[in-house]
Order: sequence, then structure tokens, then C-alpha cells
Amino acid sequence: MGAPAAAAGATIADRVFDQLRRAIVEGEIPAGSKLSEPVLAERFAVSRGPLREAMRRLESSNLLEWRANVGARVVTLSSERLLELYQVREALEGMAARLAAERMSDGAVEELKALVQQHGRDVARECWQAYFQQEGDLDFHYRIVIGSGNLRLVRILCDDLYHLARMYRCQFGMKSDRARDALKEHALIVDAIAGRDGELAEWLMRRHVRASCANVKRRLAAEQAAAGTEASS
Amino acid sequence: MGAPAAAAGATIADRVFDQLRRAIVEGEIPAGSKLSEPVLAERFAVSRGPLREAMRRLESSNLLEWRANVGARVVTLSSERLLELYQVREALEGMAARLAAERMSDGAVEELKALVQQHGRDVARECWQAYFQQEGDLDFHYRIVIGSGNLRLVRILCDDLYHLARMYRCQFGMKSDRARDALKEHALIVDAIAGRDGELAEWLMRRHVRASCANVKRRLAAEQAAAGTEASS
DNA sequence: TCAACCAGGATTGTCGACAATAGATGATTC
DNA sequence: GAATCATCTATTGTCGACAATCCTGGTTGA
Repeated sequence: MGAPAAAAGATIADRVFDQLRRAIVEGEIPAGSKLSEPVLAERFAVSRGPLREAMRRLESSNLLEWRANVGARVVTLSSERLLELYQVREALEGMAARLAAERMSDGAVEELKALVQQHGRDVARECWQAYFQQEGDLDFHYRIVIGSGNLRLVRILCDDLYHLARMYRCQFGMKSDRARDALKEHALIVDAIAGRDGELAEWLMRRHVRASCANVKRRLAAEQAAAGTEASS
Repeated sequence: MGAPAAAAGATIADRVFDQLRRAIVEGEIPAGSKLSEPVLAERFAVSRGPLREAMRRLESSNLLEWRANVGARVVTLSSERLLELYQVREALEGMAARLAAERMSDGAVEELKALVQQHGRDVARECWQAYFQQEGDLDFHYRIVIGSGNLRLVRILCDDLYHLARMYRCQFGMKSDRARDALKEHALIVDAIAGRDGELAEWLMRRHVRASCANVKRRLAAEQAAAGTEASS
């Protein structure tokens, strides 16, 4: 699910890649901080070779920024970049929904329906809320992207962007106060996909992503304002 | 323009990255072929360390496929993958056009207009045709993506997808028999951007990409058919 | 004859050491 | 006292060698 594991016949570089990514995404290594190769090599008990390979891959995933002869830093999160991320997601997930409506197998559509119903029960019970619901949300989006049958789309979204999105969630501490609305939107999207209406599915998905984005914007603005009054008091 | 150069204070791995990418994109190293680290290290006169780093980056750019303990292969081009690429481009470049219409500076819009007019003159003269026009096409799309002001979009399209697109062009030997139509579509897109009509710009850009895709599909089908008769004759 | 098994060779993965570069520290000069 | 420059240290970039793994071909057994 959370896709942590390095594959079976994995190499050291693979393992370090996973571990380091987790540490960065979850904020254990703070955003913007410098990564020292000797330090990390010791921490993971590997030599610098595999470590550098892992870091290079993290760089390609847009989690690290590399400067020649200087070193690597964890990317700094900013609200601008977060909004950029939402714009890209809107475009790509919209396309994914359209394709999924056209090509997803009937079985997969049924599973998707079941998933949304399960989420509905979870939200109604209002118990596991926040974090768990978040994972559920990701699961929903994952399935549609995979259902698109477009491997390049899957790569871009699942291998790169979703990790970044998770990083923002972890570090900006976003709990989902939008679960109820989001769930409704999910249900509509599933209906469109089940009805094989690609155009509608895309439109709904794009609106859904924009709504998430607007919610985040609102929260950021509120935070900003709170910080402002705090500073001036 | 073609963005070949490794930056000034570049490292060996950077240089090898650029050279190797060029060799792969232009088909000097054939698609699907295996890359031997010792052989390549000798060819570029570097040790395997920087070479492996370059290869890892090529892998992240989706130009290589890596299997642990086995080695790296150049990706194999297929028509399915090409169509996938067009779908992703449609989504992303559509979004780019929308954002460009909203945020591109007036100066940049003027330059874009001038570019399209220049292309118009080139096509009318019908001299440099094919290759040059192709580069011109890429230039047009580049500018719009950059004009979107969305750095993540720029990265995905310019750093990865466009190289792949160029690889298909080089190796499927696609000459542009669509220059005239494409040019008209470009002109419409520029008008929409200049009119700050984001929705229209997106719609036009998506249609433009779909038209390119349809053209490629037609050609592939024709090739397929030709190969079929050839085989049965 | 065919399948499974077992070296042999070659390639990839990993490591530690050396070279080159950037940034910091302190001395010198205006 | 501040700015500049030289030196010095720590980090990164690169290399060659060793260890682990996979593919190939031949061999043996049923």
C-alpha cells in the first residue's frame, strides 16, 4: 500500500534510497537541511558509493537539490511550490480519470466503488479520521491513475509527485477537515468512470483537485494571518 | 537552444550524462540495446563511478531501464508508449498554455508572436523545412511551458519528456508534413495567450497535441500496412 | 534425447583511498 | 577597524580493486 519496500533482490543503494526517502518525506531529516555524505554513510552503515546513487535518484525525484562540489540539500517546501504541484496534479489526474473511464476493467471499477463505500462508512463512524483517511484518499487516487493504463502517467504521479505530496502533508501538518466533501466528490468521479463518461470524469477530477488546492490555500492564508497578528502583538 | 551543454563548473558525470543522452536520443546507441559499463567507461574515457551516476540519471529520465545485477538497457520504443507520451503532453501542455495565458509577461508574448511569424515565413519559403521546422516547433512549445511559470511543469516537460519526444522523432524518422497545419494552430494558440484567455489557450493546445498524435497514428498505421503487404508479397 | 546441474567467465555492486574543489580561518594591509 | 588575501581544512568528485551475482556452455544423469 504505502509502497515502502525495496524489492526482494534489492541492492544496498535501493535500500538506502527507500530509507532516505522515508526520512525526508516524514521530516525526520528537515526540509532545507544539508546532507553530508560522510555522516549519512555512517548512519546507514554503507560506503559513499551506494549512498551517492541513492541520493542521485532522490534528486531526480525532486526531493534533493544538488550543487556540484558543494553538496545536496533537502528541497525547501514553499507554498508556491505546493500550488505548482496541485496544478500539475490537476492536469495529470484529470487525464488519468478520463482514460480510466475509457479503459478501466469492470472488475477494477467495482473495486473502486467498494473502496469509496468503505471510506464512506469510515467517515460516518468518524473514528480513524485524519491520517487514516488521508491514506485512503491516496489509495483512491492511486487506483485511478493505475486504471488509466498509461505507464508514463503512473510513473510521474506515483513514483515522484505523490511522495512530494506526502512530504507536504507530513510537514505542513495537514489534517483532513475536508473528508466529507472529498468523499462526495470521489463518489461522483466513480460514477462517471462507471458510466464510461471520460469527459465528465476528467472535469470532476480536475474540480476535485482544485477544491483540495483551494482548501490548502485557505489554510495557508489563515496561518499567515495568525502568524501576522502574533508577530504584531 | 537545443540545450546540450553541461553547465560551466560541470563535473565529469554531467558531461557523460549529456553525451550519453545525446547518443541515445539520436539513435547512435540503438534503442533496446544493452549498455556495458566497462565498454562505455572506455568510450568516454572515465571510470565507472561517474558513468554509473550518469546512467542512473538517464534511468530517472526514462531513457534507460535498469535491472539489478544485470545491467541497463536503452528503453525500447513502441507505438503504445508514444501514444502514452502524447496523452501526458496533452494534459501538461494544455495546463501550461492556460497558465501562460494568465501569467506570461507582455514582452514574452510579443516574442512568441514574432517567433510564430518567423516560422510562417520559413514555411512559406519552404526551404529549411523538416528538421529545422521541427526544432522551431519544439522552441514554440518550450517557450509556452516556461511562460507558464510553473517550475515543476518545466522540469517534467523540458528535462524529461521532450528528450523522449525527440528520441521518437529521430528514430521513427518523422519528418513534418504537417508544418502548415501546425503553424496555423500555433498562431491560434498565441492569439489566445495574447488575449489572456486561459481556457481557450488550453483547449487549443490540447487539440493541437491531439492533432499531432493523430497524425503520428495515421503514419504508424500506414507503415504497418506497408510492412504487411511487403511481408505477404 | 532431453532435462537438470555445475563450473567458468564476465559483468555488476561495493568499498576504501586519492585528487580537486569550496568554504572557513586567520593574517596582513590600507 | 574593515577589507582583502593566503592558507588550511573538510567535503565532494574520481578512481582502481575486490566481492557478489548472473549468464553461458558443457557435462552428466535419467
